Amino acid sequence: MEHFIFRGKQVHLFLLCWHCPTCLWERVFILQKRRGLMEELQRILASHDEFFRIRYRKLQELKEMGYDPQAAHFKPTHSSTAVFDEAGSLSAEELEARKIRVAVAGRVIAMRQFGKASFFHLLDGTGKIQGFIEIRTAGEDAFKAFKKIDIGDIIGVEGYLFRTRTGELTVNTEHFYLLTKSLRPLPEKWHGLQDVEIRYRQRYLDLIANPEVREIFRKRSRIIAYIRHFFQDRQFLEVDTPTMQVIPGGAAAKPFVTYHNVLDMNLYLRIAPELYLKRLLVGGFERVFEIGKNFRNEGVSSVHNPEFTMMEFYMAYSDYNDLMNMTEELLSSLVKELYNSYTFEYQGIEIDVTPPFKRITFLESLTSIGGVDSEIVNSRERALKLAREMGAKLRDDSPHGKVLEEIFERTVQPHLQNPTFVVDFPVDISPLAKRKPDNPELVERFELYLAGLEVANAFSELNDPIDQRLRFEEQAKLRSSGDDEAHAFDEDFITALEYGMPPAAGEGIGIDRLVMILTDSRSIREVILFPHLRKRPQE
RNA sequence: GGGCCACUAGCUCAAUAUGGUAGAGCAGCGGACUCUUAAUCCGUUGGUUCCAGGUUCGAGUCCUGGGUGGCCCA
Repeated sequence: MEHFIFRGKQVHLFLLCWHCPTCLWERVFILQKRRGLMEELQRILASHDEFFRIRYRKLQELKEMGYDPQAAHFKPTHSSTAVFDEAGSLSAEELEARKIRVAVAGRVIAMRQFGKASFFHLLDGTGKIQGFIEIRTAGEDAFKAFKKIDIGDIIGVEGYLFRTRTGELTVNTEHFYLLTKSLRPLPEKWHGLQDVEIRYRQRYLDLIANPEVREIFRKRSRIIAYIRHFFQDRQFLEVDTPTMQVIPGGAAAKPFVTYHNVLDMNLYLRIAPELYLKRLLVGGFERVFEIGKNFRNEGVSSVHNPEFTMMEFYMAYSDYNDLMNMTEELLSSLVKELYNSYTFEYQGIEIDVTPPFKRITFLESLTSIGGVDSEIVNSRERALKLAREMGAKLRDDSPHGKVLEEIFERTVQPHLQNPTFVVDFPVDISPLAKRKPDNPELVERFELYLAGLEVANAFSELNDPIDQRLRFEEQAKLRSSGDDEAHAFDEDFITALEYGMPPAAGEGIGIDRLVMILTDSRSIREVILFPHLRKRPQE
């Protein structure tokens, strides 16, 4: 129940709360008349949220007092940490003598008001700093206007630095500027935001309320930067290959499908960049790497997100042993960079990445770590029976290696806390890897496990086009019998190999899982800014 | 896919092992207050108890179905 009256250039708006006719909202509301006003009013009225309306009214009142965020031009001279860098060591007396003037901007995240003075904290991209405003310094008008500032507003403050009686470096406000009005209340101040669903769906609130979350994503950025520099320093070329592919290859996984209108064809979001990176080896780029998104049409869990960030690199004239050494160097130096130590804790378990890492063959790990009888390992039928008893969903024609892989995941993997290279995998689950010269049933491949998670997968690359065709044919058989994770047949890739690919080794590193481990995060969703969730039920 | 748990004010949580008027703190609003930092003090607003059914004189609570999220298993 509401109406408004135009009076000159102003609109007087009368509002009554929908629920209680006597509520406080029965008052005059004054706005500048301008184009689009009616729409704006209707929008505001449609939202009868009390916080929103009160804050919107304060915004109008601030505009009338000359604090228009749309007109504000404010350039901070200092970030909050820059203020501490410059003046953090100065005493109260020194600050008083030097009258250091600063301009800082940030979101008001706490406010303690008195009759004629207020303390507040501003949060900016680097941290927070306390501000102070009093009538004596800022003047009566400014102080009156400041009373209409809410927690959540973004303001700019000009003033000089001083120390409070408790010793906190603080900006004494001479002028302030309203830069953005927050029309919704921020999460509560000292419990922070706990609701996991809101934390993920409205990550910006999480980032405002929970400083440790900011730290995770800063660390993620540092990790990626470190990896990038590591490879650039070693003469690797950073490249971008297609994320939309005609034949999704390079891994065993179900792809997402999309459709290109003009070309009238289905395209798949890539499950791996591998086959394109190897084409670059054929083309003569001998060291390449790519950091980017892969997409796999699988379930979500604490260690799976449908889109995830992968780092893949390929190095000509090297094999999987070279890559193990390189991976050791990368991981141990990265941990050293982050923790200033080769050890760190993940979920209460101490992990030691001092090189060299433990190495164990895939088959040996099943017996010595997994405790599986070697006769079972060697018999596909007996292994299949065991795997199914452990709950694996396997087809009757599942290859021996696939069966053993399922057993491995359940019996061996959880024990691999300290970094461990599991080496020499069965050929039937490695269609792109080079066979071992002394045992053609195995390939030169390793996976690196850390904190019980697979973080890297690498092999000496198969560069024999004849063998590659046979492998693809094997996969095609599986595919035609219903295994939709079997590798697709890629004739064009074989053509590339037929021109000759130098001997090379390649590796993929799961960035999200690595970040998860290095930030002591329990779930992969903690290290992905906007993890995929089910769509919200209709509102 | 299966099991368990959660969902109550903007936020964080209460609400008799056993159905009986839905509360607190913070935030908000009004007032006092010039060194606070969870400021304090006085007053006060705010609810589709996730949704839909059912049982009952009466449901936040019990039952059935559904939704979203979390954990575990697969």
